[in-house]
Amino acid sequence: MDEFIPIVNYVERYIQLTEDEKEYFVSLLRISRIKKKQYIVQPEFVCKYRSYIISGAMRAYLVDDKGKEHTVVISIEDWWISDFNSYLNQEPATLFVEALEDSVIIQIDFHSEQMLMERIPKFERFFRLITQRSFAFLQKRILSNLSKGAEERYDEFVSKYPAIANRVPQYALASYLGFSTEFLSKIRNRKTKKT
Amino acid sequence: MDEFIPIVNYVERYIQLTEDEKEYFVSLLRISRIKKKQYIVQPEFVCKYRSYIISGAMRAYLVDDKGKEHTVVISIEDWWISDFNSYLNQEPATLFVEALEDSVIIQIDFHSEQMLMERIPKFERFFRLITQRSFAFLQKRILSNLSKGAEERYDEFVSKYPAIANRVPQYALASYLGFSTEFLSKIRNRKTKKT
DNA sequence: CGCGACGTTGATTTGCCTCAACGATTGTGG
DNA sequence: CCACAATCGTTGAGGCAAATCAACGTCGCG
Repeated sequence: MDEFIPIVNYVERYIQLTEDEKEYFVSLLRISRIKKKQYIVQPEFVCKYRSYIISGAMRAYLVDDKGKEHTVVISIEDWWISDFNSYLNQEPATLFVEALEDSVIIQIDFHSEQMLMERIPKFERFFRLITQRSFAFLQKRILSNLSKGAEERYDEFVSKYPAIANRVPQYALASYLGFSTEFLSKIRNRKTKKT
Repeated sequence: MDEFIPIVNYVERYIQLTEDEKEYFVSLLRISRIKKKQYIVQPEFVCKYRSYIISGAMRAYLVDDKGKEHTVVISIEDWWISDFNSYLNQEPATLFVEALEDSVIIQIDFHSEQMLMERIPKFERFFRLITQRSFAFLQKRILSNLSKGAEERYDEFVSKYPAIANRVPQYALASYLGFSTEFLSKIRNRKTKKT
């Protein structure tokens, strides 16, 4: 079960587990290999899984009435991805979740997650802690969107996540930061001239 | 202890409590009366409390480098407010939290919250659930900001929270929705003409 | 090799901001 | 309780950041 080592390590950053607990936890997981451009969540269908990325990159995005895409999350190894609104409330998704690269993910389904928390209450704590982190993250993003211009938001992103910035397609990044791909292209152009 | 009834009811929407548990919970709380325009959190100081509003209205906002205000949260009775980044990590705040009306709030401090979860693990679940809700809420807000124009966002807000829209000052609402007070004024003007 | 997806570049447009000046409302001290 | 100041909201003119549109380059894949 070598493939589960990363996720067990991840969990142990937040809570301590006995060998038995690890075993039970791992027994609820499943591994899935996703090809680039493949979807793991689509609107209308209930999102069954919370997914932890072992390798690869994925994004979750909304398509609005005019057909424009808006990226909510971009995730790479050691991060989670899902349509959490759909997952947590077990209601139809509104987002697409798509692989940006060939990816390997570990999934837990909603029902197993409930059982896990029943049986090992420490996991209640685990999910609380990671949700708090995500919440804090989103709040910072909202503030950044409200208080900063496009170029400044781009700079901030590049300095915080240089790995992601150079790895994902430009339309994904632009639609995450909240502007058009053309504009992102112009920003980048401006920068290379400056140096 | 009549004043604590609303918050106990709130908690019981998520978890069941025995009388003893309620008593212990309530023993950790304190009531505070805040005058309009008074702050309960200021930048640089660590945010000590999570606050539940019994009556009144409050907002949390950031002041950027140009001196502009950006409202992160507007809360009224039966909602929470805090600088959660500061509270959860017990680090210096970046936000102001200010009363928009004379308000009565119930507060729990960070340390008590930890003790509460130790002693009554059900509260671990409670805080997980409310954090999940907040998370889902923020994600929707990000999507709304990305995919909708100013007027549409305003309409959405008014139809979802008519009570709040007509109750808070316009600069609070505008800076929450992400545009200028002047522009909000123009939007409203346009509407009254249409009808 | 050729086609489709992705990125670039420039011209034009637009949604919203900024600035400024003016009403309206609130609250406060005399 | 009134007068006047401060705060809050309104209106219009002009400006700018970023969108849109269109056309063209380029890369990777079947």
